[in-house]
Amino acid sequence: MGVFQAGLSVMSKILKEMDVLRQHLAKHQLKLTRQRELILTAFLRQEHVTAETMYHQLAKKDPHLGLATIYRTLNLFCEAGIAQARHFGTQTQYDNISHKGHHDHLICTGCGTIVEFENCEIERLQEEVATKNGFVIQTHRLELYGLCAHCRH
Amino acid sequence: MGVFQAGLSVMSKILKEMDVLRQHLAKHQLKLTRQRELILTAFLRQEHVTAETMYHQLAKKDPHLGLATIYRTLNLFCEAGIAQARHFGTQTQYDNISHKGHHDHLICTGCGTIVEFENCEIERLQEEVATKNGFVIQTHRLELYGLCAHCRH
DNA sequence: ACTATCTTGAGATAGCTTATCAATTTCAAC
DNA sequence: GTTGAAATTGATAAGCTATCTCAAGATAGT
Repeated sequence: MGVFQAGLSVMSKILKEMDVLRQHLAKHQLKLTRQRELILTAFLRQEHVTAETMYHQLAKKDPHLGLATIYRTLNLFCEAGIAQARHFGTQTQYDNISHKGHHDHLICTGCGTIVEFENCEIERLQEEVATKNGFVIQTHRLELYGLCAHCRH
Repeated sequence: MGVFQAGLSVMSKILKEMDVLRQHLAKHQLKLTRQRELILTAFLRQEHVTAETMYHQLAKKDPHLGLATIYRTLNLFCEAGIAQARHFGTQTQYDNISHKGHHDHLICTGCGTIVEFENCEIERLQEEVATKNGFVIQTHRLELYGLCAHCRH
């Protein structure tokens, strides 16, 4: 049952975000293509990916899908509010923020494990700091680096 | 008087951090060179720089100072705990964390202005989140992106 | 179906950072 | 102060990620 429900939830999530994408495309006189649909459905099944990763993942489904198209499309998702880019090391990670809203990261410097979290109180304090400085926040990035329980032995 | 005191404080800061660097070098069998001294003193006078920026700044003092040396040295400072690298857009910013401890950033997406801030309450909540997930924080990064008062018109 | 417009794919290109290596400099031991 | 092993530098090549170019192809409104 859990699996069945999860399947349904993933499917409805895809339908919902496909609609978000469609609206964004319509508003900007852009077009819905086979590639954009393909990349969106694959993207929504994961928490965070790099363009390179998706390139290899999707090579099976469409061997001719170009890397440039993936970059272009992931950047498009950012503009549509479906994804969020995050510079991590030398690469750019694209985070899936569509279904769970914005989330922050707790990253283990030992094994690279990434734990996601949300904290309303922190978000509220961020707004406070921004207001105090005359800013209106559009987005933010919070990453905590440390050692997880396992890597501390 | 203010200027005189600021001058003294910058000087003592440089002496102090030079000592931190010396200790790090000794511990790792590295050597103190003219270039490392030069780059450190220039680095400590600023909040955050890119390697390219320092390259141009220091060209006046030493026209033969190579860009690679600046990258190598700034990375060395990171290992010594004097600097902290931050990937911003396509470039890497090196932040001066030696004299004021860790600080976070409020960045205007309109004009690029960077305002620094510290907020103990946020830091405390970060510790809380980490502990809850079995992590021990080593460092963190918090960046708030938005529009400053001026760019909102 | 037609057509203007957008998109794609493949490779070239750009931009930032690191690797290479011979020549030079540092520093501890003499 | 010399000496010599080891680290560092400078100049440039190479590596990587991301974007640009443009002819060929796909999309969507009419």
